[in-house]
Amino acid sequence: MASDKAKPPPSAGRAERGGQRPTMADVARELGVAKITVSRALSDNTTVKDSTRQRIREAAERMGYRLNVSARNLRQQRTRTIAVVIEMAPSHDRLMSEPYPLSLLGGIMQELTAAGQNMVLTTIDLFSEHPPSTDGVILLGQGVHDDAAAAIEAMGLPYVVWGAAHGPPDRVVVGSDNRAGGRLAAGYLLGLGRRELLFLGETQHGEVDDRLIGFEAGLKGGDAAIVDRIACAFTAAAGREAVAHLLDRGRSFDGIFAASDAIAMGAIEALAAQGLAVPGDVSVVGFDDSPSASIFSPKLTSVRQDWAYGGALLAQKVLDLVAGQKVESRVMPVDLVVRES
Amino acid sequence: MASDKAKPPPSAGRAERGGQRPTMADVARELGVAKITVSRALSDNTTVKDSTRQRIREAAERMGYRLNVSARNLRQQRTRTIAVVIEMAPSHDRLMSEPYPLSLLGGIMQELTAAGQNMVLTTIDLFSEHPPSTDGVILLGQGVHDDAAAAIEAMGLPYVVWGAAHGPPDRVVVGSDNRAGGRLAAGYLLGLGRRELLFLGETQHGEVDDRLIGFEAGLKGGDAAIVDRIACAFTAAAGREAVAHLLDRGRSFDGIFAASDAIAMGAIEALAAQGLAVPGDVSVVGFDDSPSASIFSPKLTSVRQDWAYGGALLAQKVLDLVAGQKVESRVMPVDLVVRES
DNA sequence: ATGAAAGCGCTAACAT
DNA sequence: ATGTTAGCGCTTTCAT
Repeated sequence: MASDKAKPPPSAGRAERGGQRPTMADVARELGVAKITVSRALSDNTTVKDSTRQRIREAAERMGYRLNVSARNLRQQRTRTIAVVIEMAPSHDRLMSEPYPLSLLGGIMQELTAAGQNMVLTTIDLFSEHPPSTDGVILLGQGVHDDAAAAIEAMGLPYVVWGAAHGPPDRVVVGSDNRAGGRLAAGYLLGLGRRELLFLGETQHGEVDDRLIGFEAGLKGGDAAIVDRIACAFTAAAGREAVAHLLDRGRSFDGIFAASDAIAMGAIEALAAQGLAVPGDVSVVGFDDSPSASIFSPKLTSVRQDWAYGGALLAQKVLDLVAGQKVESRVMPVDLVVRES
Repeated sequence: MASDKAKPPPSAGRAERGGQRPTMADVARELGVAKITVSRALSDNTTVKDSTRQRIREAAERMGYRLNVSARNLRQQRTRTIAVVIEMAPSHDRLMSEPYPLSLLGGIMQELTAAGQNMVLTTIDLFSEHPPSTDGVILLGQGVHDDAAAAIEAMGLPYVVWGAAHGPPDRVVVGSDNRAGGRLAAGYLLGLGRRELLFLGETQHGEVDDRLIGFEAGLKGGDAAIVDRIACAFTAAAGREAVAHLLDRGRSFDGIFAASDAIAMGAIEALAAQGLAVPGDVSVVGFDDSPSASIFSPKLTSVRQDWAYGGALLAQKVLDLVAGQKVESRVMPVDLVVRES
């Protein structure tokens, strides 16, 4: 016999136990059935007589019954929830816009939703301090020096990472072929006859490092050289500042490979401010093919990666891990979108 | 890399009960204390002797103990989690980009994080079918004809809505002053001497309807008129199509008020395709002051709303509701950002 | 400062 | 087709 310790309700069928929400036990008592029957009736998946299911449904509705998800999660030892951990800057408007675009999140969400999984969006700090109840984790970016990945690893949950495969070999990583992207950028600038090249990006990020490595590899054997590598955040402001600073110091270059479109746009603005034209005087290649790349003037030439598909892969893989299956890392192809810059 | 717990050897003290994760009971047994003492030690908030706390911490760490959040949630009858329900189109790349920008989500997240609350991001369908365990709901957009709000209401959780205050008076709504935005657009176009105006937007959305109402009110008494109102989704493609269609039919107008910047950009592209210049032949006002508004060429004149602050308000209010406090709706001011269009 | 008992609301496992 | 029992892992309440 379960709970019979609550005071009898004042009156209304809805307010069973002193204003609390009714539980399955309340619904069961109301109808004189066992609460397991209520459970079965409300979750379809077992044999309950149709008329019984009908009565129970109706009573639950009338009494305002709602499933207690926490109780179910505890009992079933799973939550149908995946955490997506993002890096979030303190400032409001920088959330996720750099470096990981929305479409990555969109791909994840699409896939999780299709699998009936919920998604809790969180930061590393919050995740560590107030862990939500989740079955697995998708980490977007392993952070500078892998610190984020290490923090997640310590939680002991199945997880996958978006980024570069620079960590332990058994870690599941999904990411674009950033080296190939760098090579594409190099080939493009070489083909235009550019000779003095600039690289803009923070190579402490594994992905950016790979882009530079590929860029250097793609230049090998040609007669062009990288005249400068500037560590630079993923923002237009950082790109603008970096290029303005170089121009002030009299540095000359005729080609730029930027680690993001935002950086590229900032760079172009700084060039324009000094009377330098793109692509007349300098050619610029960005990365990501973000929506603004085709809106900007000049339209940006950029290395495109398939964010949405990447997100879908991340979701699939983490769910496979949760299900106890073996899962492998995956490098996705990129391509070059040639526009005006 | 967290030193010793990545690959737990089967034999190590970690695997208490047949490979399962250890529970508080396991840790307690290991030390010969009561599990409640473990609970207290790990959550600081009660009087536990420092040396005891030390021992327990150490043993928990060594055994790889992790709190079972579902169990805690069930016992405490709260989840420290708020659901954010968005409208998501089936297509990958449309997630949240329209009509609600990321900064709204950013503001929500900022505020929830500061309050130690997790955020589960979901769609109405998923939320209804697989309800996550949450204490409250933030609904972004009440949907056409209030259907989304109705669905959430039925869940019986505290909730707040971003949008227009067109529903029941006791519903808590946070939103921009869309009518004021419409009036600003009207005043701007009137001031430029525009006389034949076009409105682009789907007025089944309460917010868009308010924009049109304000627009009409702002034109009252002037000698300009709205020559057409076109229902139009929140996308550039829809704006382009709408305007192209009108031009094909020989419609003439010299001013456009679009319900979003994306629509405005599409409209301008359609105008340009027919040799019409902005702002030479037609003036255009957008809505949202989205990031691309200042990147687009011509730079878009647009009605700005403070998304981030709106998000923060939504979060505060839903948390207040969860805490049982009385909460009121809020209309936020907008302003006009005059640029080139 | 620590412990024993109880129970949050649900469902798996085993009857009937 | 329905019921009984047990227990998920934790924290509240009331002792000691």
